[in-house]
Amino acid sequence: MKIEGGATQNALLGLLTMKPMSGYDIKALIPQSIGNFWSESYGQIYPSLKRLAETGLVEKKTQRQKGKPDRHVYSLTEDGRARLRDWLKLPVVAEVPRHELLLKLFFGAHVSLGVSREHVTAFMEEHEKALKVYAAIAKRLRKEDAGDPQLPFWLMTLSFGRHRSAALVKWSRETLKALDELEKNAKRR
Amino acid sequence: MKIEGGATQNALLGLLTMKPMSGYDIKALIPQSIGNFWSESYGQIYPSLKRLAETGLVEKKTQRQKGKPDRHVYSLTEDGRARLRDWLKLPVVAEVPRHELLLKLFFGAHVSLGVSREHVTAFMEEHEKALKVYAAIAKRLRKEDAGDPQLPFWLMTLSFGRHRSAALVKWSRETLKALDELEKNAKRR
DNA sequence: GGGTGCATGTAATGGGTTACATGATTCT
DNA sequence: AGAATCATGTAACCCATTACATGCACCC
Repeated sequence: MKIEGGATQNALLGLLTMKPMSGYDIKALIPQSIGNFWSESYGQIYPSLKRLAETGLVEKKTQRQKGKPDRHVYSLTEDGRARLRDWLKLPVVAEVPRHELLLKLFFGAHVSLGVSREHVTAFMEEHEKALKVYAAIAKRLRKEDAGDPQLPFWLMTLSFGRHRSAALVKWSRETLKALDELEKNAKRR
Repeated sequence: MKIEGGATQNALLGLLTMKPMSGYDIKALIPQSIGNFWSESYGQIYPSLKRLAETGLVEKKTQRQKGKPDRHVYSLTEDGRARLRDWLKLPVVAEVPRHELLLKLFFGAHVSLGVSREHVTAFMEEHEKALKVYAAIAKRLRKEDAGDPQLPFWLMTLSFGRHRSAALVKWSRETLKALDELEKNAKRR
């Protein structure tokens, strides 16, 4: 059995397990849920929901509203739930690496050391901020969603972020030190 | 000043600082250089080289060969070098996160624990293997390229990989333990 | 009067992979 | 005999972002 539609459609199915939602709702929910490791734009969400409805994986209901445009609320069907489960079981497809910071650092010898230092510093600050965000989310989740059977999985993804960001902050510090050493050596002659 | 062409063209310019190369050469060199954090396909490389030549950032020379097709060897021009430096100075553009493993783990409650365990295990093994590869490359680099002014930068990118992979292996182990705990708790009732 | 939020959607554009097409040589 | 290596390139396709288009209501 082949599963077309790729990860985007399945991400939407996953989010719709939480509650029936419109495309607008979904977009708004992402930063509070899978936002740390996944993103979707309206340009993907609306057409994808349409396709999911056409293939019977979600059901569409229109709610009329006064003043505001109609809301198109989508809810998961049994077929949709089954499709999601099938997709979850498939092995994770390896992602092609593309890390612009490392590319620039790799060629860092062609510009001044200050350039690399700035890139690394910005990167470090990003991850320091991320660490704070993760801590805040974990705290909130443990309070608000205590007992939810999904909570352990959510905490695992948060833990991933913490491990990674902590390691990358450490790397950043070491790298900044190494850049300073290079500078000293360059001046010494 | 705007720089079009994006990261791909600049990655090619960067690689061409090492030596003049054909598209084929470049593709072959990637796994031994920037392969851990960057990838390019022929479908990108050949058209990009063409465009770089049209805009005067690289120079094309054709070497005829017997039996084999002509080699089109590209070398960096002064303009190309300047362009690369300009690009290196630009802030790193933040990449949109897309991490399929975490997406699947986030929705892990919808399938059996074994599914998540398998995904995490595969991920862990990937990074354990990566750690060995990084160590081997670092050793080789320190021997073969001792004294090269670019060496420190190359080691920094390798160090990045080591820090990250080590952290992710640690996370994997903890997560597998957490999954085991969940299993025990589920059985206890 | 103007920004922000609600709410939908499409079109243009960019960026990328994969498959296809070609063809001689060399290794197994 | 058949696979792998050398070597180039294009076309079809997929996926995704951004900008555009619409329009009311509410708040300052």
